[in-house]
Amino acid sequence: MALSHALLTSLIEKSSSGYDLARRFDKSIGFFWHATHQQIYRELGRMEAAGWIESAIAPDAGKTRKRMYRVLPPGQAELLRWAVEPSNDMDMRDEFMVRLRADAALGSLGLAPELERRMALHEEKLALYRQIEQRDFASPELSRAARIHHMILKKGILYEENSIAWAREMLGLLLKK
Amino acid sequence: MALSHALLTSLIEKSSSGYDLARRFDKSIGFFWHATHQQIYRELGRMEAAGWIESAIAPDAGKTRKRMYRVLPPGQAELLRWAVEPSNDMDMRDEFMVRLRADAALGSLGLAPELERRMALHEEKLALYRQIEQRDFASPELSRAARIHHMILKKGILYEENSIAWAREMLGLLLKK
DNA sequence: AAAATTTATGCAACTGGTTGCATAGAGTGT
DNA sequence: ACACTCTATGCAACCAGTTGCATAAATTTT
Repeated sequence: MALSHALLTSLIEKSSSGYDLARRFDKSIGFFWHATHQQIYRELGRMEAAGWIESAIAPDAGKTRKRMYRVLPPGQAELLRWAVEPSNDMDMRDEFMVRLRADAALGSLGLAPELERRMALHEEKLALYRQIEQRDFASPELSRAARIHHMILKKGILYEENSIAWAREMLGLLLKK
Repeated sequence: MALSHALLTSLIEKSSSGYDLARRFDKSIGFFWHATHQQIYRELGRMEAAGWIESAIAPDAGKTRKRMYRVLPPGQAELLRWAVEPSNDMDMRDEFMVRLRADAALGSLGLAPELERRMALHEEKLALYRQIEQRDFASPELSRAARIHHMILKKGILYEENSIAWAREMLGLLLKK
């Protein structure tokens, strides 16, 4: 499973609470590995039981239950072990492709508006990614870590550009005649 | 859930046995919606219980248990109903991006060989897709259904081209210095 | 003729992911 | 003071997906 390893990576970058992890996931790693807060809390519990991480009441907890998690040496060792394993290929699950094929089999179903909606979402994401790129990676002198983060972001940018170009062509086909 | 709808689409295109569906999935729809034989048999069972499909002993079954499934009107109605719903965005789960980020956090872990392996897989898939494109979509006069199938394939082609270009740049960064 | 592979189906157990609900303090607006 | 939203955590039930195993006929290889 990769969720635990994604969380370890995130926690090595910066010790955090479950809530903060969930929010950071929505941005960085979450582009390539989505997780709900429920999954994250459960996984943190398992990882603590396994001795990979430890938690303490957060310094800024006040009267809340906020806990701060940090990675222990066995957690770092586990991440190192896992990182060089052969990785599963990316899943490619796109419901819309199934819908398109249904449209091909059953006759025109009016999928154009839905395609336009998705195109708009891709445009939005692309704009967001480019904004992050400007903000974080504009400097010509970047550390190795920053250059890797930049490449991960670029993968997202390429994907969105790709999706928009494809959607434009597909839309032409759906609207024709 | 989309698996049942992917199966309905596939069965509308051509009535088949579970086994044949599993093999066809590995090719066409499976590029965007993978499923194991186990999932497929279980889902066919559910769909038959729901009255969406019916099955009979296959004409070429001999002494085997081979069954042929075909879509019933309620199944087609369900597919029509589902096809125009707003669709979930594609999941983007790529373990390798998590590994890269671990490499950025922990220092160079030697991910280059793994990246090369993945690049080779993308090259293979691209070659396969292009071969299918030549075989099935070379004609300038294609039906609406064929043009949609072509666009779905093109999405795969774009994705693979994309992945290869990105991997080449990433490899440069991993190998540098 | 025996062995191995491919075709064809399915059960059972498990793990991962989603959804709905619940709690409760902190901060903001009216 | 009251309502509302945001921060922060978690239980329980459910659904989807994976893995290991098992069966058995048909076909191909040795």
